[in-house]
Amino acid sequence: MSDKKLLLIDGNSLTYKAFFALYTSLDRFTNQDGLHTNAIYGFNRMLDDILAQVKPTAVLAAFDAGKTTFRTKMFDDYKAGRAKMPEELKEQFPYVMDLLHARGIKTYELKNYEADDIIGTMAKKAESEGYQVEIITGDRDLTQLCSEKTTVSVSKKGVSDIEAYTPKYVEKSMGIKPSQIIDIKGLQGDNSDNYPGVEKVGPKTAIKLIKQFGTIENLYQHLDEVSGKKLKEHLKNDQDQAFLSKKLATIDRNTPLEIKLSELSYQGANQDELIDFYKKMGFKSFLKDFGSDEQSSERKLPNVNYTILTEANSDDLKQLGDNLTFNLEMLSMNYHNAQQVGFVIGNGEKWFVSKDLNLLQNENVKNVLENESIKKNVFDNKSQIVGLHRNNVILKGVDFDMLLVSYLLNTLDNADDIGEVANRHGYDGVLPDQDIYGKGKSIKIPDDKILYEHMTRKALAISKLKDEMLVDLEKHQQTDLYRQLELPLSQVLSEMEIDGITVDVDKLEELKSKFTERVSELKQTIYQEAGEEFNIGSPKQLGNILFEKMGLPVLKKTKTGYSTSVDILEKLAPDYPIIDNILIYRQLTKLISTYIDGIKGDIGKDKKVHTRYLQTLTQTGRLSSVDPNLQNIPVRTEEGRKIREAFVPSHKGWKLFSSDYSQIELRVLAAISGDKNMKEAFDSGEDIHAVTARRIFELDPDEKVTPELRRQAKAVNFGIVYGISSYGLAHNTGISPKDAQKFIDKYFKEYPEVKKYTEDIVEFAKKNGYVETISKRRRYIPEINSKRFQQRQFAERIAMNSPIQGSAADIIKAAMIKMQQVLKEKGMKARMLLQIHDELIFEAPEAEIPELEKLVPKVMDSIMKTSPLLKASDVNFNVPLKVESHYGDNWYDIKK
DNA sequence: GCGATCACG
DNA sequence: ACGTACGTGATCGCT
Repeated sequence: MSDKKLLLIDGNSLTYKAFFALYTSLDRFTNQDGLHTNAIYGFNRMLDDILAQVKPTAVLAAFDAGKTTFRTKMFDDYKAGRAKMPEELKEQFPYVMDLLHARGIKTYELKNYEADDIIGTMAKKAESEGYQVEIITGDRDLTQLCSEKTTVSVSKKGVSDIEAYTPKYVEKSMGIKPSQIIDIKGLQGDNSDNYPGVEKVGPKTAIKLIKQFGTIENLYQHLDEVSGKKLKEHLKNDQDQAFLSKKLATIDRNTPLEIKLSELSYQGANQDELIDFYKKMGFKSFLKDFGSDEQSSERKLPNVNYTILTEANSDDLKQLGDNLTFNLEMLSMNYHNAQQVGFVIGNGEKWFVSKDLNLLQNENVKNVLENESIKKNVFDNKSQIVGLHRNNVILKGVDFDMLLVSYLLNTLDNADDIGEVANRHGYDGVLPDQDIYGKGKSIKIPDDKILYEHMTRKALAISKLKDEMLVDLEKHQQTDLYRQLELPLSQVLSEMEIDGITVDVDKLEELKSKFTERVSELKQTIYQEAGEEFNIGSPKQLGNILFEKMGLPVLKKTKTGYSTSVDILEKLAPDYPIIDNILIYRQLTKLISTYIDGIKGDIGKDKKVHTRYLQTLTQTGRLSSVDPNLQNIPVRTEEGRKIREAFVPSHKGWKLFSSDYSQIELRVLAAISGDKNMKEAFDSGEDIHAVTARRIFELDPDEKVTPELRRQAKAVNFGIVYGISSYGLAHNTGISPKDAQKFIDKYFKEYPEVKKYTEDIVEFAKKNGYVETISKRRRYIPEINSKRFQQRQFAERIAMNSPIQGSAADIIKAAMIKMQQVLKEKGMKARMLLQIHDELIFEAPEAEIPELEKLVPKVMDSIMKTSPLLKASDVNFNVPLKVESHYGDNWYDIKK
């Protein structure tokens, strides 16, 4: 076999394929100049795969030259009626060519010809000169070129999903020779190229006929031998079209190419040019693929000097001044139990490092860390407080938390890694932890020198970025939000996490055995009803049993198969007894695995769970809770709610106490929209959903609001908060989209300023690219100006919802800070343990309950007036906040 | 590692 | 003409 190998690339069709394969990510793929890059990116990925597989000695990429070709001369409507190429794709073609050139690949286009013809001609030449030829395309038309020496690879759906056509493959899959593909196309025509073929002849008939007669020419010579009267008639009528279509389908293999095979030899990419190109396109992942030596030799990490801290030299810490950077190095994310590797402390010039955690007990070290008036810069204050608390050090005087500031500047910069965050702020002097420690099972601490340098560089990054990030914060008018809310909150959260909440394991076990017993009964019943045993927890197997074996009607499908989600199954429940059992089975296994076994795994020796509140994750400003998540403990069903019995006070004679804001989000909406009617409803203290029902259903004053009407009004209220759409409301409430639209229209008529708010906030977002809460917390919404309808709609809902959800988050955060302060001032024993978005949970001695019942609601409902930050807001918040409180011996008993 | 499902506000 | 409500986390099965 020859060692000369020519790769021919169908540039047009592959660019098309790449564009649509990554179409859903269109808006994420833009470079710094606003150029869309999804097709360029996808094309390059394909190129990587192809070059690695084929290992060609020569390469050519062919492109179409323009709209008119010799085919349009033969047939006016050739490719007419084709959807216009999207502008976002068109703009990428010149860059795809640049990319090819940088990769050392020639591109070629020829007037009056299509890329296919260039490829066909070049393949023929190459074959005659003893080349092995490989064609890569997104277009099946080219398969006619495959031969003993030429393989045609057609890229299918994705970027790497390829089907290789050889003569054998064509024979096997279609039963014909490659040269007969044009005859097939002549008979069946081609919709996308807009030529007709013979009426009523599709792929099946065409293949049958060509198998029988070999070619179109021969077919028409023996037309009387064709079986089927109708078919014969159609063939006769469309004879001219059939011959024309065959001609159109035939690739011209003798085009006047001005380019020679000898010019196509492939030597690999021009590295510098390619790196520049990747940078211009913002292709970080491809830059990385250049291999670590490329990257690290290119990226000059700063030289750092450090001193290894000892008892003997610890006195020198006193000379560092009062603006220090500190970092306690940990190996994993959960700082409650992470292995601590060492720590670094310094002032931006002089650095001390240590692997010896005992040195944290050293008087000089401790004095610095616990001294409030020595300012400290850190990355993730909460993790540092908790980590040091494990070493009996109380960290004080933190001034700059790089993670918090980064999050406030842009919620998307939420990485938990100094290197990554520094990178996003334009500083590349430190590598991500993963590059130093590795990941997964192979995680390990490197040699001292590498470790110490890395630790020092991390601290250096923090101290280098401090000033400019604080300036940016000020530009956003977010300094108060940072200093008065988020930074103090990180302290409060650390205290709540360190306290933890006590879990009664025996109670969990008791529930588990109850649930398990019912589960095994249900399992047997379900198997009987299904007539066989299967894994009920597998949506795939369950779908097969229900919808194929038992023949239940399919109401909805997912990407991967049948949907078996609750709302779908509930619709089927009345007719099939198996459904109810499956739903109960699901519920109970969920309770066991997530809330019993799951929580059990998080309980420590102190019989407590210590969640971590993620303060820099959500896009709205809410907290989230992990390891375990204590913000989604079941409550809606009685059985699930029983889980709450296992959450108990940590001392005998203590109680759990809870206060929650009632309808805080709607109150926020009333305040920021300034809607008179909605405010009035809250001022009067009436039930907001009932008031809304009265209004949108035009009830008489003496008419009663039925539970059904209230339920519907409540759904509309929710919908408004979520950024309403009639389809969404209809889907969620079971009413028709038409009725939903009517309700929304009426709602906006009754609450006109709410309507105005939704319009204004979307306009604000379009103009500025972000929205803000009452405390100037910001969420960027780049998709708001997307050309894609669906994305834009989603962005508009986000624009409406985020200021509402986010302002509610601001309010409860302020209340938490105040609450913790008040408890301390009063010297109370009560401890704030949990926050669940609109609710705070405490534990306290029974004797303190009466005081809490007054104190907590007072702090929470007056927070708009007592918090300097909230008071300073542009929004005049003249809507009352309402708080309800309960207490009990465990979390379950905290209810009316 | 990802999609489906289901737990919460 | 498009096809959803907003914000989260944990577990499971499957590739």
